[in-house]
Amino acid sequence: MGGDSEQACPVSPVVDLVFSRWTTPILWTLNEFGRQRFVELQRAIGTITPKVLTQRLRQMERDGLVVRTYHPEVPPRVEYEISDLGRSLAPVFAHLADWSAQNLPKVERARQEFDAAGETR
Amino acid sequence: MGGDSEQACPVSPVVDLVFSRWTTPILWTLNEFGRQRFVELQRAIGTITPKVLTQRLRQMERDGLVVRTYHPEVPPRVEYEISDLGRSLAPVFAHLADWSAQNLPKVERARQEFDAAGETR
DNA sequence: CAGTATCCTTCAGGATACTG
DNA sequence: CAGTATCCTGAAGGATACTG
Repeated sequence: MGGDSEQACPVSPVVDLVFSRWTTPILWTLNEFGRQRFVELQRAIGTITPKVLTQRLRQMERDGLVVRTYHPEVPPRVEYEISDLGRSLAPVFAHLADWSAQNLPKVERARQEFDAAGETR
Repeated sequence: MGGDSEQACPVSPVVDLVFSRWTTPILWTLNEFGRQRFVELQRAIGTITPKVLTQRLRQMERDGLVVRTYHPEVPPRVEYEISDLGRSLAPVFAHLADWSAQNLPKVERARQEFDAAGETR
């Protein structure tokens, strides 16, 4: 990550930060459904294992995108919420969702044409 | 890719498409500097090997993001350029670059604080 | 509940060499 | 020049089991 190549491209750093595996669904879930406990989050995401979820959450906490709150009770309760910094990504996500809605069908068509052209060989 | 989890998150599909490794610098280079030959592109990116560059370009051509033009000459000449669909991502990229400029410093500070807090244990 | 601790697999991506 | 063909490695991520 962060090779010389991406130095020139101003988008690459934020890609490493925000669009690495699992960060998008985690951020989106926290933004959409608010504060979540660990297990709630795990169930919301659906297929992520506790180990990997912990890794991502730690990284995102370190990056200041999520806030972890530990309640020393029995049984223990931990809550994760999106930070202001994380929330500042919401317009970016909305922009991407817009692009998606308008252009993903075009991508699908392009793929079909490409594959069809390949058949002819 | 494209597990059940990301189904709920409307951003995930476009992430797989646009923000997988190397696609960002490639798109950015083509958008910024216009039509490029294979070797020019390789040099512009800096560290990518021909094999991987070919893989990414094929994928992006299939997805309709770049256009490949083959000139049957000796020696052969191939040019890549960004498509209209690819160009439609420019505002998204600009948006990300803006976010980056405003918020990456905050991320850096968050990391330092997090690491400093860890030292205290 | 909220994680850790291990073990294991896979596969994207790099190194290198070769071709039409 | 514009790729292909192989070989290979590392590191992310999954499966599983265990703990305070």
